[in-house]
Amino acid sequence: MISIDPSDKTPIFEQLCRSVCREIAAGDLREGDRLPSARELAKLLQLNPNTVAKAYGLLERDGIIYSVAGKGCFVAKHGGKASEKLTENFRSAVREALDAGVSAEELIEIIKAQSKDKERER
Amino acid sequence: MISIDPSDKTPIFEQLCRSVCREIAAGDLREGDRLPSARELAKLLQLNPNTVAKAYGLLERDGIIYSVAGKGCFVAKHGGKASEKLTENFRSAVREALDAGVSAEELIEIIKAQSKDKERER
Amino acid sequence: MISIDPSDKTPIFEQLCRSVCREIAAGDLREGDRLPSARELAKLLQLNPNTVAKAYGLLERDGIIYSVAGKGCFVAKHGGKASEKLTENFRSAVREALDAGVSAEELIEIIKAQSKDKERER
Amino acid sequence: MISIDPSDKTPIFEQLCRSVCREIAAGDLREGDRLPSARELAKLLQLNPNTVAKAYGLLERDGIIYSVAGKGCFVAKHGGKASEKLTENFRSAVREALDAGVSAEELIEIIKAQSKDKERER
DNA sequence: GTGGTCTAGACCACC
DNA sequence: GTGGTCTAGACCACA
Repeated sequence: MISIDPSDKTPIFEQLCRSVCREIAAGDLREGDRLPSARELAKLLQLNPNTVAKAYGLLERDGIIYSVAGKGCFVAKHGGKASEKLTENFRSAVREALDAGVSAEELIEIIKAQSKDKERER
Repeated sequence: MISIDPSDKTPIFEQLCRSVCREIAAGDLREGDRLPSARELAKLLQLNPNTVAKAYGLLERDGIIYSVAGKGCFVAKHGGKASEKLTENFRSAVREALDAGVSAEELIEIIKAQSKDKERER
Repeated sequence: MISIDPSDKTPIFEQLCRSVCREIAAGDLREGDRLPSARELAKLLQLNPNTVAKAYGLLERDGIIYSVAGKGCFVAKHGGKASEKLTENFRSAVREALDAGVSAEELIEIIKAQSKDKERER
Repeated sequence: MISIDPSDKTPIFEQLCRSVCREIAAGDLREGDRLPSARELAKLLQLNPNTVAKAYGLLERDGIIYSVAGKGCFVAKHGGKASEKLTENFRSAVREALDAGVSAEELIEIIKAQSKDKERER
């Protein structure tokens, strides 16, 4: 299910992009599958159709979905573009940290620590 | 040198904070060293003095620098806080990626790849 | 074969027109040949029969095909019109580029480059 | 001057993109130059600021300009990206024509003819 | 019905 | 003041 968290400060349209990418990366949405229409999803999530349209437009320009006027939006053949997009922010954070002189080992330690924290939460 | 990238989307005051932290973490600025005055730095980087003042204010609040009225701003003890602040962003990126369902292994792979890329550049 | 690319932004009825013109220009369809019926083609390409009918209507209006009530649509004489229609788009793109201030020489360069690329693909 | 033609059927935001690209390609706008603010340009051209913002946003994602919140939009260092964008439609029209079996020579003839027509108009 | 475009007017952070 | 985001409601071509 595509969803958003209103308390999250990241823009809604970006939350939508990520949510769709997650569905694709997880295999819940596959090549050729039709996404809910912008209006439909907007009503479902209590959003303005324009906001959904913006998200869909961005996903299209990234080659993750394609839109057909009058028919709907469909997931494109994606060579892992969806999961790439999910790790986009992470990649730039890594670059930044490395540039700042933090060693790769330290970064990996941080990941392991947070990963354990997350397991505990379950 | 404290510097700014105008095309970077992160707010300028935050770029300033990070830049100062980087200098401290790298040892170019040491405990007790005096930072350039807000007005000085503003003129140098073509910025609004308020922006620099805001950055200095945040750094002081975080205990990374301290200000002496009429004399200027100086690097505080506890240099560790500076490098902590640098990895802050990285931590949140990790959390975000894990929440998005990316595995810790994948993230570690990305770090290793980027780390190698960086070595090659040398 | 008459075919359609759903991810292509040009309207489907126009894709149909061009596809038919291409068949004629290539000699795969000749004067007097019968086209598949609108219903037939619609089922084959998973389209709305109205869409196919619209395309056939336009082709008839342009004198490229003619319809005989109760019998079907047939390729008209004057095959030259088909290839004219194919270069129509190109002509308007040229006009657009020239209006935008691009020189004829630059455009010719682009053609030569793409033409070479295409040879290489073989 | 950035301008639009209301009688032109191509979307306004795209006309804006092209107009800016033309200014850059012609050298009237250079690296680092500031574009008119979205609101300013909107008032000037009798448009909605959102429409201008959309155009600016697209130019930014194409790396032709970059925006700084609170300051404005500036033309980026462009490796000819602006003129590439101007010929984008032309390139795809060429590909299409070549795929349809039209020879490069024929296309060049068409350009020469249209180029002459345009000269006559002067 | 769909997506695409446009307008109008609002709020926000940043400078 | 700037750009960025969001909402509301309108019109269009296409299917």
